[in-house]
Amino acid sequence: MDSDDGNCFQMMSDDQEDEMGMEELRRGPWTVEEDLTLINYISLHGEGRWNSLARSADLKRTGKSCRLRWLNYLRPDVRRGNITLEEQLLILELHSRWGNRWSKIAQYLPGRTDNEIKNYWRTRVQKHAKQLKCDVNSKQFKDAMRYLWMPRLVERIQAASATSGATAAGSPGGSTSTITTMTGGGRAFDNNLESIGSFSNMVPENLGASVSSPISELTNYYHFPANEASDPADYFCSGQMSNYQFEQSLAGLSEGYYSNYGLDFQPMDQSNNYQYVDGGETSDNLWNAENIWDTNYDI
DNA sequence: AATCTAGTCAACCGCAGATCA
DNA sequence: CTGATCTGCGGTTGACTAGAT
Repeated sequence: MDSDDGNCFQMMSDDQEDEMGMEELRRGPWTVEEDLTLINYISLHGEGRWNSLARSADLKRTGKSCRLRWLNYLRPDVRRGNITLEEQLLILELHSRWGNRWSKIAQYLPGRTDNEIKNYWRTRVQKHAKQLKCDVNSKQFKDAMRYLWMPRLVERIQAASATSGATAAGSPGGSTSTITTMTGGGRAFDNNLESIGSFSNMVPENLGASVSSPISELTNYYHFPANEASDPADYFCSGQMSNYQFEQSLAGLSEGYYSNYGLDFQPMDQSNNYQYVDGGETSDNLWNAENIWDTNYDI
């Protein structure tokens, strides 16, 4: 970091002045020296009590700033690198359930911080809502996410799993696409998922005892029939599925899987059931977004 | 080569709830 | 009980970078 120290000393907000007094505090990017100071102090004294920690460690930072730096960057179990397909799927799933509860969502993605997930959502997901000209919180967008993007993600996860199937034997859930991306201090994603109690509690009995992870169950659920069009958009649009079948499919999604998992997804209402297949303006906007189905498309 | 634009992400801000004195 | 302080959360900002023009 070559940040100008002069620029890093700024007036604090009332909140910060209350916390730290009127002495000058550093802001902006952390230097290597500051990082080392914080790491060393925490290794000796542990984390918590951030304001007194900042003072005791002689860091001219607010307690908040120290906490944030530690939790989002310096913590040894922070995992860096691209969000994997499985993680993307889990984020979409959990966000549909909990909304912008980033810290809660982050609890289910070991090594990922709420900040990272929030950034992912804002930069990737909201971008595509914008492209589709719909609000990210609209039912239209949520349905597109749930019935189009998530199945697509599952396909890609399964494809990745198939290409490395030999080495995947015995891997929980058969999801192996994370393996190559999880280096450094990263822990095995699937194994972590297995340790998540609340998720295992959600696993319905009728899915059998072989269930190993929520991801594998998600992928199993979203899997489209092999003899149908490989692309879920094609599947719905190709005419191979009648409006009635489509309606039943969506009803099945709402009443089957999600109710089994104790999730509170609402079934689509009658008027919306057909919006993706009736050739209307809305469906054009959604289906014609070709890049969404590009194999390299990463939401 | 210079400039513009969009994407990414670390860091800050304000607020609310929890905890402490 | 009450006010002060601390902690954690979600929203937002701005620096930096890569790609496009």
